[in-house]
Amino acid sequence: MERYNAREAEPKWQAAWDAAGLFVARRDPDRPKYYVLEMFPYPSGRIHMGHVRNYTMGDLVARYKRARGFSVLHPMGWDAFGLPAENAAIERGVNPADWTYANIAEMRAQMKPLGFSLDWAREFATCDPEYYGQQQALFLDFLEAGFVYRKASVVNWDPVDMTVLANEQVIDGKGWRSGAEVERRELTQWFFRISDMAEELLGALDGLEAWPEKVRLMQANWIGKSRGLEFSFPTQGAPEGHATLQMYTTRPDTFLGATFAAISADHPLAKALAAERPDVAAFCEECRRGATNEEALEKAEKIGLDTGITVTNPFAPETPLPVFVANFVLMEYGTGAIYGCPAHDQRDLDFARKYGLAVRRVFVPADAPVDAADEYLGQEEEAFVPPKTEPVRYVRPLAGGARMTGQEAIDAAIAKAEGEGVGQGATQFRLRDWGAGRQRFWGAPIPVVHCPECGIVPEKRENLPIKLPDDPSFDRPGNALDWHPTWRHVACPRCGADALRETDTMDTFVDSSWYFARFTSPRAETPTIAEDAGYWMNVDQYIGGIEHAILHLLYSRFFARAMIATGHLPETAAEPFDALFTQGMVTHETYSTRDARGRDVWHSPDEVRRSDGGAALADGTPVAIGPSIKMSKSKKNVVDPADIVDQFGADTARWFVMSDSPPERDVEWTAAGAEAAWKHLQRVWRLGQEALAAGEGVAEETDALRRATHRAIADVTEAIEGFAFNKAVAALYSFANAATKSRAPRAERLAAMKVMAQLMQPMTPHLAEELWSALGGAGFVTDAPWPELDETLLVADTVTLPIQINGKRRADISVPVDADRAAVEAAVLTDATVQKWLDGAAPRKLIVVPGRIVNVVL
RNA sequence: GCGGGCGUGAUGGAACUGGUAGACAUACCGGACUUAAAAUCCGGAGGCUUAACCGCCGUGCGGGUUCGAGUCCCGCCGCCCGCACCA
Repeated sequence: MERYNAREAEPKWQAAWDAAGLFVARRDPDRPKYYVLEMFPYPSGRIHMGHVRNYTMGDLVARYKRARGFSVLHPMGWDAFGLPAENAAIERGVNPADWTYANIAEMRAQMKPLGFSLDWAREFATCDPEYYGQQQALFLDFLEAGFVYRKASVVNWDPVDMTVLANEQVIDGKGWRSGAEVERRELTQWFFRISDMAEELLGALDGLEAWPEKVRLMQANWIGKSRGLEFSFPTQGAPEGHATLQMYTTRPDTFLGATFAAISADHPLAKALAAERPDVAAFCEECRRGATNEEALEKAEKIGLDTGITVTNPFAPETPLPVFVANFVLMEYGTGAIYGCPAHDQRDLDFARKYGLAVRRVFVPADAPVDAADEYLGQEEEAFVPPKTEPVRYVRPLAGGARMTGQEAIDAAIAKAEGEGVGQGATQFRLRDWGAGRQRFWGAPIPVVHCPECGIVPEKRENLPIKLPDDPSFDRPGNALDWHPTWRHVACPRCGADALRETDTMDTFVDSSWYFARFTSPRAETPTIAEDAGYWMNVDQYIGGIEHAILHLLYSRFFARAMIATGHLPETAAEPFDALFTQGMVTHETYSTRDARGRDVWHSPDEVRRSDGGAALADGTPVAIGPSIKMSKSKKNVVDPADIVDQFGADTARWFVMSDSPPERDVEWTAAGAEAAWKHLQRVWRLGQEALAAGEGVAEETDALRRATHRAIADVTEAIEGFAFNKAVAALYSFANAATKSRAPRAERLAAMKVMAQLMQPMTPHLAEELWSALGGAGFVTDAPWPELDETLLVADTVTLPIQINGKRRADISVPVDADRAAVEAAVLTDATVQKWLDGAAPRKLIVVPGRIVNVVL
């Protein structure tokens, strides 16, 4: 019997599908449409197993939906702008465009042999001028509609390389290339007004029922709506223009526990003080050292400088509060000024103890002894942060009674502050505006011109795309667009005077915030075409990594709304992704040895021979086996999909990444697992051959094989619909086991194997096609409708009920499926094991859950 | 630090809405076939105890709710992801 030869079959079927145009997406008014999209890749140069897993899932869905009669759009493109290309340019002197397009060609060549049912005619890269030119048009529309503006904001600045650093490029507060201490520096930048949409973006999350709950929760927390009090306290000793200090708090019920105030180093008052006082200036400088990311700020030691200024709390005027400049207050949130309530906030408590400030209690736990209500907290005690929903005992309420929930106390405090004209209830969002510009070469140029006469002038539409120059030079630090001899020098589009082009390029998140819309009409002369966007949008199923749960998805939701407002998308596309699935990573064991200095040296899986108890290099050196973690170059625990395709074929890789682990969880790649997948595919092929060679067979086995077939149809269908591809694989294993045992007549076995080909088609399309054709199936199995389920073949006559005695399973009985409660009870009571346990007594209770379980309580 | 998630045999995992824990697979053990090996086919198996049945224990740890908890509640522990200029 001939083996299944993937190396021959796979390219053959790929060519045949291509020639038949099976995957070309067409608007078809007679069929429901289905748009399945996987997050498009960054063209790093090689595809990895994570890509294979992601695109196999999408392909499985696309193929299944086609079989179900949908007109399917399943496109692919490249998220092609970004830092790595620029780094390659700096390190190796290559042109970012050449580097990127070479990578794309390489990755496309690795992707095609996997047999994904993609409409390659729609392919584009975000660095194609045809794409980013349309993005520039969108930018101009957004500018006109007021979605874009400029303001000053803080960046990580490398003083040696004279460049802005990404957070990723800041290692322990130092620039990754220069090693210089990073500064925070203020630049005027482009922003998208996403915070204006905070309420809408938050509220609409409720409608996203086919999104993972955790993603919705993460987005909601990111948007961070809070209700609080905005108020101002009069100051003493502050410079002119700062007679009051504006503050915001989410816990106004702790007003009377305030013992200090703190402002950000970027606060106008801090800046005014710094101008006069060297100590304040020096301290503000110190606060600006280190990275800008929230994690570093939160983890950094809390430091402050007493300015000598005080503010008066109108509800406790007898003790003015000292005002500190502090490194943990963010200018971006609230008003950049807070008051500290050390008794009820651990961070404030640490700060108060460090600087010898009073710690005044406002409330105690509801069940605390009365003497715990001392005014001051003991040195050993931790801050008491109560839940908002449970009542606590207020020993120093601003308003309201002694026993309130936090929320009641907050509401009472806001009412009182408003009544006395001290402050105003206010809603705040944590969400900040989206910094849209980057001081980098390899991105879409922002299409505006700075004119000395007219100021900021949008480019003329007919000049789009504003292309990047193809001769950049990276021999000096900073943005290559700034140093280009001619590129930025243009005439003002409005007055014609000598003017300068904007050299900031767009954040790469902009590129990925609308590519899904562009796929509906990728060659159009406008960003979208109403007919196409109207037909294909929304994305019915979006699949990608959890790491994009917040930013990419939130920005895309914003963009969709802005595109509706500027006429580029239909009203119905405000939420562009109907369903979202976040898949887990592909992991692998790590292998390491130690060098002479005791440092780890990592080894790739193909350098290592794995045996029962351990692993060793080819020369016999033993290798330490580390935990299975995400495949990464630095740990060398990478398996190249191309090698797997060479060795076993695409179907083996596809089958393996769909098996075992649930799609949302990590899957561990193992050589043994890959081999097992390959063996199973061979077995399925063999089953087909055996069915073809089968003789008359045993007629009595017909029913059992039919039942197994329809059980498989039911289970695989349900598993695919529920995104439980590992269970679909398990159901197909079971079906193969049943088919192996079956001695049914030839015609029955052939029919069963045809269903096998249909059910396997979404996962292993090449094998399925080869099998289908060998069995004499008509046309392509890829083009065949999904098998029909006969539900009558799923029902059994009898059911086995487990019997528990006091909640522990002791026996089981077999009863007819339609047995009523009395019949079940009678059967239970006559069961030998039950009688043994009852020992002549009657049960205290008999719980019968029809069709599921019986519990006898003694 | 803040936000989110996960934890089940040797291993990946299954278990519908609180109802037989361990489906399916890997690795392992035994058998058939073979001069032999590979491949293939058949069978076994959570742990302890036992000749076998029986029994006891068992879903990260400690409590709780329930006739019944992997699943629900409270408190811990460990690991992973995100934190706004990586994509």
